[in-house]
Amino acid sequence: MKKQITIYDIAEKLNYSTSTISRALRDHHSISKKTATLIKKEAEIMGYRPNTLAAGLRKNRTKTIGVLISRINRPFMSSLISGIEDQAKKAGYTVIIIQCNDDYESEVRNAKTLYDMRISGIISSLSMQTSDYDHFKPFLNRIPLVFVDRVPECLPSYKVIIDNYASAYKATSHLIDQGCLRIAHFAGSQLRSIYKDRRKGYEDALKNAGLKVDEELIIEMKTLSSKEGKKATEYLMKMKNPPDGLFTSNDTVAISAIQSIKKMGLNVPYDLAIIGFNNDPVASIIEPSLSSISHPASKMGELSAKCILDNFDSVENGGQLDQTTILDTQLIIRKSSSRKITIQH
Amino acid sequence: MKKQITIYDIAEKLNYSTSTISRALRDHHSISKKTATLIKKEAEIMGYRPNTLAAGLRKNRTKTIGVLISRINRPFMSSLISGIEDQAKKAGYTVIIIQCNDDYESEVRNAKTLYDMRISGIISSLSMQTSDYDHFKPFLNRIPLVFVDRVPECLPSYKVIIDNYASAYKATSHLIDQGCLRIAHFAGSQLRSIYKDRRKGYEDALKNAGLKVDEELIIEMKTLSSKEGKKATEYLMKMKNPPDGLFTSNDTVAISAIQSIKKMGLNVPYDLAIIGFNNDPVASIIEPSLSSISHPASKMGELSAKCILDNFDSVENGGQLDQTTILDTQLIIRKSSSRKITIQH
DNA sequence: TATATTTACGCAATCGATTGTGTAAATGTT
DNA sequence: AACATTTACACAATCGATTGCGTAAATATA
Repeated sequence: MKKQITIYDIAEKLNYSTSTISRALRDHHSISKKTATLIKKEAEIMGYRPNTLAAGLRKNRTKTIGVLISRINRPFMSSLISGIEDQAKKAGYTVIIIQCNDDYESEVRNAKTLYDMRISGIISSLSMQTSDYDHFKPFLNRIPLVFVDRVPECLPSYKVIIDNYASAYKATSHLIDQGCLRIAHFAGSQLRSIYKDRRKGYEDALKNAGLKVDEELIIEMKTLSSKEGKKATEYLMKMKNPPDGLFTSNDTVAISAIQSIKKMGLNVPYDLAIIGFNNDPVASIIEPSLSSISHPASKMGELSAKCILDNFDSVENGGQLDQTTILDTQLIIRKSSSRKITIQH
Repeated sequence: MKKQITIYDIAEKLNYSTSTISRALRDHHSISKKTATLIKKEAEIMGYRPNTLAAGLRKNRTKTIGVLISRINRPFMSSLISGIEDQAKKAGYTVIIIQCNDDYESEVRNAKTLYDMRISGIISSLSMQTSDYDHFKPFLNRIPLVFVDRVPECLPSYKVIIDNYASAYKATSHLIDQGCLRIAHFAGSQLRSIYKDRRKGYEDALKNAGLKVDEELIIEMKTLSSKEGKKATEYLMKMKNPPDGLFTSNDTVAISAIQSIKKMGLNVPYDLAIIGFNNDPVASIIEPSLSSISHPASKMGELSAKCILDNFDSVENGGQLDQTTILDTQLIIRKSSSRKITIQH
């Protein structure tokens, strides 16, 4: 293995001390321009590359932001990450992504890994079933901790979410507008406030419209996967008194609902009007196209990263982050819920 | 900021030397079971967490695998990463994902970042336009370097690819079987062998079937995005003598082709039979469902990771990795290319 | 001219874990 | 019983970069 060039090698070659080399490379004011230029040039020639481990160890910060999420293969997560990366890059920070496949044990393990790596800040979106937040405690009062979308209910930290309640209310009201009288709901784990809020918004919209909430029409799902969506749709439509509308907590299950309905020889939106959540790209590809709620995912990522970047010092000095930013969403109406009028797409 | 517990703290508390603590924590044989248990218990109680920076600096290996790819938001990439993570986790390695958005400059920058972090191995899939591989040279003879899918043509490294030529040949032959006589092709950057091979397979399939290769029907795209797909499809179908078949280098452009054709009031597969590449989940959602070529993406990830894990020592001792593993693909026939018979899905 | 300030750089400790070498006691072998 | 081996642990150097403090010269200020 080839030897790695260190500042010691440069120091020896140029007859300077390592402190001068170190300072020259990061433009410390006490090094003259001339010397700095000379040193940088030589470093380049010798193929010097800083050892971030050594620097991190000494400085106790790594210029690294850890992102701990359930899965990267969701359009929402991809956009979120893009937003984070944009901001991080500007500040010279590296983003490390670790997914835990919506598994609590994995989340705990990965949180430890990130801690052990001495990341400078952490952004997380909780797994479906996480109900204990001890694994995040070591970060408190040490580095900025931000939660996005799937946030805990009590841990003192910065939180970026969308207005789930209002979104669900909007979506459900839209279905009511379209003439739906028995509206079903595919809910997510009620451990996660986003899904609880969506359910609440749905229920309140029904109540305020004078419709009654039928528990039979609310199906709570573990993972909100296609499989679950298919099963639930078939179950619903085989009821004596099947629903005529459906509001789902994500697009994945909404898509599988559309496919199931079609396979059953029924019509969307006339037999079942459907609206999803997230506005995944596939929403405009399926037929009929899927109405949905769109997130400002990338913006959420940007805000999260900005918060991290702005609060290193504050947290280090004992400051507590405890604030929630709530962003608006948009109701995207497509064919799957349009009984009355024909709209865009 | 709370103080971090180090092995020094444990050593002091238990009246052992740091070497004993260090060895006890990693079950070194020269520490008695009794002492080791005692130390581990105390470490747990004190909330000790190893500092990977310090260990990495000293040992010059970080138990970290870097993944440098264009984008994570592609189904293929997600599966690839899952495969990598599965293997890495088993070996106690952490996976760091960095995306460069198909941008060469970004790829260079991120390669440096990974190098500076002293990762133990690197898995990469090249950006579209990368034509110079100098940024990978620092890894040669230092840590295992593996390329997947979009691999360079000459850099000595381990490579995991699919048989692109055969896949394209299969896909094109299938279109010919379906009665297509003028088959178009959406090609990717010819800098990438995967796209070059796909084009070659397409051309040879035509030739061997006695059809002539019409350069006008081959459209090379920069990013293989929906936008490009739409534009190209419209261009093709407005020709005096439009094609009746289309083989695309990815599913994204195939999907946009289907959408464009439909919007033009034409029929898939009868006016244009289409087959894509990658077998993205959306292929079975769009209507008509999209025929495609399926990759063993997850398996490719596993193989890549295994290669990394198996070759740390070999590379460190000057060994060169220079081997290519070629995996088979599957032709998935759906409606977008089925003129004669009705098939699955 | 005497003093203050700035410029330019070196010395040496430090971050936390690892590990080769050394030592003393305990145990095993013949 | 004499020697070899194993067990159990400590000492101190090491990985590479950073940084507080110190010093000497150059420049500015009074």
